Amino acid sequence: MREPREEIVAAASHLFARHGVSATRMSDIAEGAGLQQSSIYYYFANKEQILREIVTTVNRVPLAYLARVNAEGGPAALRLYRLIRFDTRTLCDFPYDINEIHRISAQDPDTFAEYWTERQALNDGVEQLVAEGVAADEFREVDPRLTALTLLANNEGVQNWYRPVGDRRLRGRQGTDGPYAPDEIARTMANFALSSLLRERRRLASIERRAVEADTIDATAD
Amino acid sequence: MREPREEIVAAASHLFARHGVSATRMSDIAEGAGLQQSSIYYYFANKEQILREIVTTVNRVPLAYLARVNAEGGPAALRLYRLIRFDTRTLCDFPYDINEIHRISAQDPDTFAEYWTERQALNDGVEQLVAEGVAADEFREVDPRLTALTLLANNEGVQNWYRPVGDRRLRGRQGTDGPYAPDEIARTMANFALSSLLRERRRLASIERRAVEADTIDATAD
DNA sequence: TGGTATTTCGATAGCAAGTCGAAATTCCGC
DNA sequence: GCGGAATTTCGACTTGCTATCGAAATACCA
Repeated sequence: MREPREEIVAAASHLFARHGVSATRMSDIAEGAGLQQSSIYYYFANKEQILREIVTTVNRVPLAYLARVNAEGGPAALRLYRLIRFDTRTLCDFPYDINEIHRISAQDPDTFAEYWTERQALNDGVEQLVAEGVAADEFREVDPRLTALTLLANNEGVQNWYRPVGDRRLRGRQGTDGPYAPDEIARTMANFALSSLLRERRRLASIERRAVEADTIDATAD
Repeated sequence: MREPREEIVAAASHLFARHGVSATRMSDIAEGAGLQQSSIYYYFANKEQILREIVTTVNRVPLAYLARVNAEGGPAALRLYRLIRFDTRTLCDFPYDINEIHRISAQDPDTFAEYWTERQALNDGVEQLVAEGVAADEFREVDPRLTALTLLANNEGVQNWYRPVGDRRLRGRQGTDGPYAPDEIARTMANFALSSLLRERRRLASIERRAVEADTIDATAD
């Protein structure tokens, strides 16, 4: 038997993912953790604190990936492609509603300070990447700041239609439920972005090849 | 004095826009409408029904614009540019949190059936436009369905960082609050998308010119 | 083993949603 | 303008959930 604290977080994670944060009652979490409702409060002051524990680290995954990609080097275009692909793929598989998390955490910036700091760092990293690309004449002249905001928002936007709500997924088109796989979506997003940003679009094919190569090798190496 | 029903909707609109739906109490709405809390229920069974009244028509604005743009004709690229610009601009100025509305309405698809139907129509319209562009060799070969989903989600994603929460807007970058005007963002989004989709990117400049022209004339004509 | 600190619990206060019957008001035929 | 019916409004109440609190149970340790 794990620590009760962990049980609570585990139960809450599951329920938040399945039903959303606001639709999850403290008593549901308690039940899942094998405790009485009031016992939860011994460990957490409220639901936000549980959510905080779950999401503070969320941004670290793409942040760590970005650091690795930057360490591995290569042109900005390649690094950005890889980051977008990775981030979108992560978001497709992400069990929580990132927009709900955004909303809740925006209402309570103190509790979620760490979340926002790291989110900001990710944004800065993307901005940096775009700026590098522009400086190196790989990308056409765009506003790195606005582009970075847009790119991340685009990735998060995928959840709006891709993420299952309750048990069913929102339709891509009436009836025909999207047969899209996360990586297919992720590559489309990255392709879409780079196709727009690159000065010489014919470079895209080789970038895609190198990206797939790099990340396949990683996966095997890990 | 307006009808109480209208007072309720007006008060709720204001409060939903300012504080979000979930943070708005029925008693707040009642107060705003000059009624007692329980009197609201004479007109609406619950908060969702009020929200429904407010949002059922939101998709009609871009849908009507799309119809007009299609009627006015021109290449698919131009029409798509205009639609994205219009939709993004609308969303920037849109007082509600579109993502919260999505979430609530996805939980209760029956109440919001009309909303989803029209949302679907908008999606179909974009898909159609993309398909036309591909068929006419204006666009490179993309999956129209996936592209349409992505384009709309991108537009909605703008709200994630642009929309004020409570009273303050989320930062674009620490401290320096985005000095971006809605139309600037809208043109960036449209430019970004078309720049990616167009086979011959040099067409973009003329498309932008024609779009600005068309929509300026409209505005004056109205 | 006994005493202290930690953990869990049941009872309950507080708050917002929603129900209900009754009071107040409006409407309308006369 | 009057009286009865329909509409509208209200206050009291029920319910469901969050969060608090003191006491009981349990774990820890000298």
